[in-house]
This record gives sequence, C-alpha cells and structure tokens, in this order.
Amino acid sequence: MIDEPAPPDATPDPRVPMTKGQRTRYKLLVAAESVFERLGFLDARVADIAAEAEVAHGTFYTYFESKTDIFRAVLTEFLPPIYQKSNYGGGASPTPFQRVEFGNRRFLDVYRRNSRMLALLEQAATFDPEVKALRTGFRHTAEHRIRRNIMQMQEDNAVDPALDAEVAASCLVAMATHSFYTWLVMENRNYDMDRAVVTLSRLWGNALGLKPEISDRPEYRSPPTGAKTR
Amino acid sequence: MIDEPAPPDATPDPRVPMTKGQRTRYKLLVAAESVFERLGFLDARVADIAAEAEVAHGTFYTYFESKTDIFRAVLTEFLPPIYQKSNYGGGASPTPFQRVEFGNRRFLDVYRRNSRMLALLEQAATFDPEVKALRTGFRHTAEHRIRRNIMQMQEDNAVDPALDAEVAASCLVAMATHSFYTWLVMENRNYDMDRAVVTLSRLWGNALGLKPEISDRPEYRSPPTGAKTR
Amino acid sequence: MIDEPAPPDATPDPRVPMTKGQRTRYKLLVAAESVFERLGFLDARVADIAAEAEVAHGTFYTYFESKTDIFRAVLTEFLPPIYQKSNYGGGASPTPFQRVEFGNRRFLDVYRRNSRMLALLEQAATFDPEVKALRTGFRHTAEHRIRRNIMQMQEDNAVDPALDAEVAASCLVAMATHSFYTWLVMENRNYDMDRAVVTLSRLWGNALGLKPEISDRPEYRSPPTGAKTR
Amino acid sequence: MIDEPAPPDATPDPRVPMTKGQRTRYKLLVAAESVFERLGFLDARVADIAAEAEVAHGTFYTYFESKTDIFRAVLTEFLPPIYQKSNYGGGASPTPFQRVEFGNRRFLDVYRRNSRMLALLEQAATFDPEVKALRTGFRHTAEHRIRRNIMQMQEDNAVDPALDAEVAASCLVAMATHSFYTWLVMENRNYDMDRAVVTLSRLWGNALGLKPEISDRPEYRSPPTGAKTR
DNA sequence: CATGAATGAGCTTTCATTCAT
DNA sequence: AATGAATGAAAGCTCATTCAT
Repeated sequence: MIDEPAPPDATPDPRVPMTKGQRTRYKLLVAAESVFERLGFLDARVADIAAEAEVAHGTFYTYFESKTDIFRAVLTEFLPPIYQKSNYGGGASPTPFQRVEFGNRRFLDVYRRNSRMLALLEQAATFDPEVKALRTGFRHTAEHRIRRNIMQMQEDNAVDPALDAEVAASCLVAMATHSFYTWLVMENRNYDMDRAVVTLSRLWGNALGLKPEISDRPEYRSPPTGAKTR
Repeated sequence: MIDEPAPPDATPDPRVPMTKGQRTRYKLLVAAESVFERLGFLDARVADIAAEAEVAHGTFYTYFESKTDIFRAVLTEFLPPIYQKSNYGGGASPTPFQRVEFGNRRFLDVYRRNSRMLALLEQAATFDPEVKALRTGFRHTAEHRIRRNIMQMQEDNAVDPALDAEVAASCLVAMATHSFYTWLVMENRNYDMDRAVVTLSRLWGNALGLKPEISDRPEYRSPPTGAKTR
Repeated sequence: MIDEPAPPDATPDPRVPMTKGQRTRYKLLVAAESVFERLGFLDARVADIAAEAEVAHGTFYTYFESKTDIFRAVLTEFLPPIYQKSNYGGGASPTPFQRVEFGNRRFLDVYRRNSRMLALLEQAATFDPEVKALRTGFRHTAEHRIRRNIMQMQEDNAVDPALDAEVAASCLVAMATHSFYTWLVMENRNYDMDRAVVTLSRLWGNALGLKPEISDRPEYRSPPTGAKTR
Repeated sequence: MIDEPAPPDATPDPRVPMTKGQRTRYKLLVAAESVFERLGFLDARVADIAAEAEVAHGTFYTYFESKTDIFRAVLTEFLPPIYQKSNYGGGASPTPFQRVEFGNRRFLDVYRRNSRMLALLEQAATFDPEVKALRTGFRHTAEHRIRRNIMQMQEDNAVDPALDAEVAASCLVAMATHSFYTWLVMENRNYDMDRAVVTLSRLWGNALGLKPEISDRPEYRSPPTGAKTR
C-alpha cells in the first residue's frame, strides 16, 4: 500500500565502525523503542531509557533534547524501512482485485510487526504537534499513492468515474489503517486476519467499482447470525 | 449511522429543580467538558475544572473520584444524545444509496458538533483502560447496527453476499469515523465536507454492492490533477 | 489489680428513657468505639463514625468537638467499668501469693476484653496531650492502690522492707501492663495465658519477698531449651 | 541488659571519604533523627527533613522511599550501637544482685540517651507494620539474652526453678523497658533515678529468687506516707 | 437539632531537566 | 563525552471542620 523510495535506514551498516558517540546514540534509540513499546509514551521515563541503554541518566541529554525528541527520532529512523516498495509477487497479470488484496495483505503484515509503534504514533500525535506533523506526512504519502492509482484506473475506465479520487484515497486509507488499529491495537479482536483482509479488500475493490473477474473468489458468505468469523 | 433508543440525556429538566448537590455536580460536568475541550485530557487539571465551576478544589472530590472519573462521566452523560434514532427525512422511498448518504451526513453533523470530545475519547482510550472500554462499547454498538443492516440487505439480495457482515461493518465504521477524525480533528482539512460525504457514501454503497439507480447522482468526477476539491 | 469505686457507667439505664439528643450522643459513642477498634485512632475518620452511627456528618459536631474529643469520651465513659472492685472469690483466707495471682488473673481478663481500646489509649497517649493525661491518671490510680498494699504488707513484715513502695508499685504495674500489651496486642504471642499469668504472679510475689506457703504451687519448671510454653 | 555483638555503626568513618551521595544520605539521616525527635513521627514532614538537611525536597526521594523508610533507617542505623556488650566494671566477683543492678543501670543510661527515639519506636510500632517488626526483633533479642541467663542460673540452683524462663524473661524486660518509658518519656517523673534503678533491680533479683548476700544493700526503706522519693 | 454540601489547607510523590565534576 | 546527584515545579487527593438551610 505504501512504497516510497527507501528512506535512510537507521540500522547501522556493520562494515562502517561507529564512533563511540554514534554507538551511544544508537543504543539510546534501540532502548527507547523498547521502552516506548513496553510502557507507552506517557509512562516511559527518560530514566528508563537511559537504564535500558546502560548509560547514565545525564548522558541522554547529550544526544536528545527531550523525551519527545527521541520519540520522534525513533519514528523517523525506525519506521521508514517499513515503506519498502513491494511489487505483486503472484503469478503474471493479476486482476485489479488481486492487486488490492495483495497490497492490503502486505500492509497488514507491516502493521502487525509494528503495531505498537504505529499505535504510539497515533497516540502521541494527539498531544504533540511535531508528532502530529509526522503522522500527517506519513498519511499524505500514503493517500497520494492511492490517489494516483485511482486516477490512473479512472482513466482506464476501470474505476467509478464519479469518485473524487483524493477523498476516496483518504477514505480507503482510513478504512485500512483504522480497521487494523481497532482490531489489533485497541481491541485485540481474535478475527481470522487472513479472512478479514479478504473482506476488507473486497470492500475496497467494490468501493472503487472494480469489476470482479471469474477468478476473484466468491467463496465467503456471511455466517448465519451468532456464528463467528474468528 | 447510529440510532439507538435515546439514552438518558444529561441535560437537566428545567421543570424539576435540582438539589444543591445535583446543581454542583452538573456545574462540574459542564466545566469539565469546557476544560477538556480547551486543554485536552492530559493538560487539564482538576484545579482548572474546579475553578471553572467556581467551587472549591475539594468539592470536586465530593462528586468525582478522579480526573478520569469525570472524563468518563462527561462522555457517558453528554455524548449519548448524539445517538438519537434518525429517520430518513427526505422524500418517500429513498434508494439504498440515499439511505447511506443520509446516515453519513447525519453522522458528519454529529461528529462536527462533538469533534473535540470524540477526539478526546480516542486519545484517552490509548492510555486509560476504562475509557478504552467505553470506546469499545460505543464502537460495538455502532458496528452491530451496521452489521444487522448488512445482513438484512444480504437476505434481500441487495448486498454482495460474499461479504462477511461483521467484518464489513467494522471496516465501514472505521472508514467513516477515521475519515472524519483525520479531516476534522487531526488535520483540519478544508475539504468541502458536503461533497466529501457524498464520496464517502458512494464508496460505502459501492463497497456493499448496492445497485445505484438512475436517480443516484453521477455528477462528481475527479478534478484534473493539481486542482483541489477544497 | 485495680478496683476503684465504680465510676459512672456509660451504659444507659434502660428504665430512664433518653432524650433524642442523648440517644444520638450514645449512638455516636458506640459507633466511635467500634470504628476506633476496627481502624485505629489515626485511620478512623469522623465520617466513618457518623456513618456507623447513621447520623449526618455534621451532626457529629453537635456533640463532640473533634475526633480526639470523642476518643477521650469513649475512654472515660466506657473504660472505667473495668475497674470494678473485685474481692478474692476463692476459698477462705488466701495466701498472699494467691491474692496476687487472683488479681493478675482478673487483670488479664479485663485486658483481654478491652485490649484494642487499651492499646489505643497507649497509642494516642503518644501524640495527644489530653489522652496522655488520661493515661497518666489511670496509671496513677493503679499504682496508688498497689503502693498502699505494699506499704500495708511492709508494716505487717510480709514484704521486703528495703523496697521503695512507690517505685516498686510503678514497676509492678509496668510489668503486668506491658507484658500483656506485648503478648496480646503487639505480638499476639500464642502463650498459654493461664500458665503465663502464673509465672507473672510468681515473679510479682517473689519480687515483693512474699513468703510462699506449702500450698503455693511449685509445679512449673522451665521446659528444656527448645520446648515451648505455648 | 542487652549486649549483642556490636552491629555496624552508622557513624561514618572519618578516614574513609564519603561520596557526595553518601554524604547527602547521611545528612538526611541526621536531619531526620533531629526532626523526628523534635516533632514526633506523625508531625514530621518530609519537607522538614529536607529543609533541615539543606537539600531540595526531591532529593529526599533519591535516597528514601518515604517517611517511614527513613524512620526505619534511622532506627536500624542509629539505634544498634546502643547494644554494645558491657561487662561488669566493678570490683571482682560481683554478687548476682550486683550483676542485675549493673545491667539495669546501664540500660537506664542507654534509655536516657535515646529516650526520644525509643519512644518513637514504640509509637510508630502501633501503626506501622514494618516498624512493629523492628520492635519485635529488638524485643526478642533482649528477651532471649535474659532467658538464657535465667536458665543458666536455674541450672546453678541460683534461681527459682519453678519459673518458666521464657515468660519470666519477657516479664522482666517488660518491667524495665516500660518503667523507664513511663518515668522518662510519658510522665517525666522526677524520681531519683539512681535510687529507682536500685529498687527496680531489687525487685528483679527477688523475682528470680536470687539470694541476697550481706553486701547487698538493705538501706532503702519506704519513706513514710506522704514523703517523696524524688 | 439535624443535615450534608462546601471548604481549603496540607502533604506526598514524581520526574524531566540541569549542572558540577 | 560521561556521569549521576540535585533540583523544584507540579498535581492529585484527603478529611477535619464550618455553615447555610
């Protein structure tokens, strides 16, 4: 779903030895991610991060100005690698529905692996302006890609031409992001995620007016009331 | 989108005189909402709320146990009125698309009027378990209603039978909620909301596989690249 | 050990009907004793007492000036009845040792029944001057009685004439009081109290130089090390 | 009365320079003792201790978790030095009575010098479980020593064999401790303490059945009623 | 007399940040 | 660069007591 040019990866290149200072900074970043994931942004204390990094409390301030500062650093330096360009890996010439499903499945994998940090991003964006700006940036990047896809397909007459591509892109990103957020982070619903992502993708494809082909699966039906999809 | 039986409204009935205690409690609730909207949950202090309500600091604790407690009270007592049952107010026999759009337009109105509190609900849910439970409750209520509608329409053959109604309901609620959240709370995008809600509704209807009728407007097209919908 | 003329008993005479005010006051006293015994002086709140007495919080202050005030009232009105004069109830002409043991046994009974309040008296005396005065009064009363006994017996040549009767009385009262306090209140030692009081009394009699008679039991010996008296 | 192997003394060795942290901790301990003695445990505030130690309020919490914590530290680090082993310092081969008197006189000295802290120990034991445990530990140590002495003397036929040594030890410790407590802490009685300790010791010796020798003073008699021992 | 709402001083504790070494 | 002790503002909460009704 998101495939920007790979940003600078924070993982240090093992061939290039780090200076002592770089090493300390890197230790602090790794420690911070771990602490933030464990305690959340608010409950994480600078002291915890320093302790986990095995440096003195005061050393923290040699490298970062504040808790928010390192939080931002963790997000900008550790999150971008998840936005690798990914091409459809299935058989030749997928149907549009297959493309959508492939993208969402990939996004689910990424979301799963980084759910704690993504949740923290969402949380901190509510009270920290700089994190909010970060979140907005990520969001715009994603929406922009989807929007271009939609407009392309509209030109190919593959997508409902009555849709405003920009708004539609925003809605679809919201649907995917927030569904995963609700299912995985907030409520830890025990859906069968493989099936859920199929439903999500079908909604997505339908919403755009993609024409299903014979090969697109029709096999899922709503279970009778009371039965669970989980 | 949501139309539960009207819950007890917190607005006091002016014909029934409140006792002194009830009056104070109500003053605190009103003050709390104002303070929370102004400062956010984290920056709001109990002292601010007491000051705004013009009562002594200690009086607060006569009525509420903690900041979280009054926050919950504000949400449960002031938010429920937004869940009034609303019937389609347009001409006779709306098309399914019209129904969807009507519901989303209504939800947009509600969201707009309560966007600060709804944002706070989302925020506080990330670090307060009880608020999280509240959020989960609201969410389930909404999803449940949508799910029943979907299943009904599936039986009527009006909706794609391949969709898992529970997951689909969750996705659609996520799409609407989070789109409004992003547009109104996070980024304050200056979309033309009336047009945006049309796009959102069209996506929704398409997603479910509703058959558009001739009366359903086809008038919006994506503007050429670079132009804005705003 | 203590047998003053019976002081005014706080138990209301059932034949004389109390006024409403007297009844409320009495309810508060009973409630206070119960609350103090349950929570201790420091943790007891005026609100607890009022609640237990089933009167309004403010009513408390119609009858008592403060928490200390009612505490003092509980002690002065409920404790004195324990100082009833008690005569030796055994066979005719007890030996001096029997008298001592009888007195201590009686004191143990009283202490057991009122240990919570007596402990509270000791506790509150450490930080409340008025309770301290109360404690001093009780103590002096007890010491005075013992002292007169000792001097009487010294004149009868039954007690070591080299003892300063006042100091000795103080020491013996301290021994009995504080042993019971340590055993029953502080540590809840599971001594066999009937045997412990025999040892205590034997020490007491020996200390004064009372001459044992043949009838005074010599049957207890220290158990071998490791064995318990319990 | 108590002569355990000398525990680690809290007084810092002047030859070993303390780190800054150790110095601050020690300052806080000294300040705490002073404040506790002046105000009592309950009225002492952490702020008072920090002020007296001339450190910031927050510094207190770098070294101690709470008021109770530092109180315990003061007791365990400043009180133990009072338990030095003390050998009879008089002429050769003291009589048993002389030994008892020597021990009690020594205990009186210690009690006098530490009466405020010992009183606080007794007080805080009534509402703090950890202090209670501390008090119980001290008490058991003392009782155990006395008990061993008694049993030894019983084997030597110097002490009444009918006494239960454990209970007797507990009683005698209670007598000495609580007499001093009453005289010095509670009532500040102006006894002639030198004479009082003689009486106390005589009672103690008599209680155990020690045989007085000619050298043991018979010189004190009760003064006629009305006269004072002070 | 009774009520119970209102008061507000008071105390504990946390932790991001600074700074002397 | 690193250390870690020191800082002190800040906020939550309790509860004895008062007082208008």
